[in-house]
Amino acid sequence: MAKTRREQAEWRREKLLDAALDVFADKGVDGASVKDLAQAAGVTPGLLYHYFDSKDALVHALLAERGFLPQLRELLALDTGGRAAAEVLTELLGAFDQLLADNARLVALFFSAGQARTALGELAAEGQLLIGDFLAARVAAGELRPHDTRTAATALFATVAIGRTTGSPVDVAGLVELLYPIEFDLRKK
Amino acid sequence: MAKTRREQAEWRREKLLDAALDVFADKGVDGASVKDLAQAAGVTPGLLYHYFDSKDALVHALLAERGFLPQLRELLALDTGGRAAAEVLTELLGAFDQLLADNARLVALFFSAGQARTALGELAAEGQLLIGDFLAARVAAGELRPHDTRTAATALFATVAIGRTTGSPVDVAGLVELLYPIEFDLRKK
Amino acid sequence: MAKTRREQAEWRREKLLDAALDVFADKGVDGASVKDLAQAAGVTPGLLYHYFDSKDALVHALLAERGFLPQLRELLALDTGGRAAAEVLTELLGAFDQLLADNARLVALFFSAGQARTALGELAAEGQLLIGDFLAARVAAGELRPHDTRTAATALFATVAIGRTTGSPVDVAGLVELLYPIEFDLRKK
Amino acid sequence: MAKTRREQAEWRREKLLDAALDVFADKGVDGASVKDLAQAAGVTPGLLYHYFDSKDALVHALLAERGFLPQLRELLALDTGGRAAAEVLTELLGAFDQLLADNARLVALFFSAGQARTALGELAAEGQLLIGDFLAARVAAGELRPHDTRTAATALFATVAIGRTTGSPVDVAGLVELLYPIEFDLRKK
DNA sequence: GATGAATGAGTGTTCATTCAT
DNA sequence: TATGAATGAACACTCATTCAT
Repeated sequence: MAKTRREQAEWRREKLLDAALDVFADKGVDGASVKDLAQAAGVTPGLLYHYFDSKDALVHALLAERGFLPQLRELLALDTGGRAAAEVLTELLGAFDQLLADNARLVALFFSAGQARTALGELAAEGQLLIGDFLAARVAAGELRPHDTRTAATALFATVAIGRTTGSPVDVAGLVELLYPIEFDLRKK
Repeated sequence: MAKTRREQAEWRREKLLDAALDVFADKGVDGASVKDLAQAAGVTPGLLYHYFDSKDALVHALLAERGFLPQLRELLALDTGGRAAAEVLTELLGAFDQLLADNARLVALFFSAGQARTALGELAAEGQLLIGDFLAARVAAGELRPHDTRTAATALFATVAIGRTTGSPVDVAGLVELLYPIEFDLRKK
Repeated sequence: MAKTRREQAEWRREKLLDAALDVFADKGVDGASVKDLAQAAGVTPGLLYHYFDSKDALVHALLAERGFLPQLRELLALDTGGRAAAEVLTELLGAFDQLLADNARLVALFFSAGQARTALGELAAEGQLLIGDFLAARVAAGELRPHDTRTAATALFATVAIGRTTGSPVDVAGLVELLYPIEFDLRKK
Repeated sequence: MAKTRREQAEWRREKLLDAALDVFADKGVDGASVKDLAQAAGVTPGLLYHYFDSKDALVHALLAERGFLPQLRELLALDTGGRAAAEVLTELLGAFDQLLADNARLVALFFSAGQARTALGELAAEGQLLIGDFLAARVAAGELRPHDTRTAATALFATVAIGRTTGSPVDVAGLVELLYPIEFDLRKK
């Protein structure tokens, strides 16, 4: 079970990130001291600086390496060819909702750190854009009735996000049915 | 223009609150030092403690005295008797949107302060509940088609809130039309 | 019941001293803020400076005007001509003990304030000297057996003082009997 | 002369305690700022908090690690079997007196810190009790004349303590002779 | 006399960061 | 790699004192 130096170092780094995520979610980024972070990882404060240049760098690493934004982008970029819009939307929003649920602590961090908040904002914009494009394509294809697809995208995205972050998650299928009652009904049959 | 001592004191207090709102919105609650706050108000740090028991108490005072929650409650509690649902909804969400726009700095504070965040969460829950009740009543009255009013309320509330806080406000009328296309069309005629 | 200005001022001053004695005894001189003192006297901090030049001056005034040192000096200076040494001693120490009991808060102040502690030390020296002189005179007169009157004075003074300040007062008559068993017995007959 | 890191740390801690004892004795606990303490130890204020949780904790450490109370307890608990009461008393009080002399700065601290004062009070009670027991045993054994041993214990203890703390130490042998002239004389022969 | 707004220097304490070991 | 001693600058907060009203 001997670990190579490199493995050991990688393991330490991961442990520091894990611990930091916990502590940040609990106390907020400003509220957590480097000492807190080191203690939670079972390490001395000095060592933290071997792995990260600064506390700030740790936050960035957390966002970059533990962030679910890449996954979300992947999700939104999926080829949906041939499948019903209602089905795709339900699946997509469900996956988004699940992603938020799985990364609750990271989302908490997003709210406490200024820089992270910015990142979240960008993601939201991107997500709404992609969903909007998807909807517009389906309208163009005649599958969905003509409507303000941009607003619809915002509504879908926002509702799932707010539902999850306020602790009372929304029923995704119900949400899609709400906006697209006819399309949804077809699918049920 | 002579001010009495009392007036001068009241003015100082207001100035401190104003300055604090600016600084908090800019740097966040944790990021703003008492020195920052005092400087922004053109005052020594010590004086801040003549008017407020602590930095925390200042945040509370800001929420209590500058908060728009009472206005929002008032808004939601309005009697809507006799008017069309689509009209009421559009007006209500528009007012909510405007409230968020007018209190942008305070909303920023809501995101940076733990305690404020809690207050915001409670408000969101309350708002969604009230809108949901309104919708349910209109469904019962036969004005709106039967649908999941709770989810609809969340969608309406969330969409406006996210739209405003991410800096790309939503078209409220469009949003209502999106959820209630038939009812909205009737109104346009 | 109208008070003249002068009476009113005098009354305020006394009230300030009284309140200060209470607060100092409770929190110590360093631990009591001017605000505390003013509040306890039902007055604003600013007014305190009309009556006393500084917080320090208040402490000095307390020592000078409420101090029991003059009374103690008076006590020790009493003419004891003709009365039995044991009787005089018992009475004297009893009065000293009573003085300490009556001025418990002031004694507490003596322990908390550096300057006051010095004053107490001087008093102790003075008291022991006077008692020593008294004892020496009685030895010279043949009433008391030859002994180290200085040490005896210290013992008498110290025992009463410690007994009172530690909260377990000593039996003064018993103390005199302890040091002067023969003389005391004579007196009892 | 190379010191290991650990030794250096231990040395620093001791130096901080030493310096604190000096400064506290000089200015009192309240009168000494953390900055004063750090400067006296040739250190930055922050470092003090590496070794002690708070200023208060430093006072406690001083009492616990530099306190002479354990030594005093040891002294009083000594087996005195077979030796003359006057001899034991003289030795005991002499040792007590010496202890106070050796720990003058700590005794000064006892007078300035509320918590320390309490500890001192308890010690005094304990000391008087033990001396009282010793005297009572000797009375029972017929070595000392029947007398109020409790008062005698207080007198002995108080006289040495006051003598030393007021800066005019008492002659311990003279004190014992004063209370027990006959027993003392026997011993001299 | 009396107020309390205002100050400036100070308090104890925290903390991100560095670096000799 | 890993430690933890050490720093310096900041922090929230207190307080004796002054003075215009």
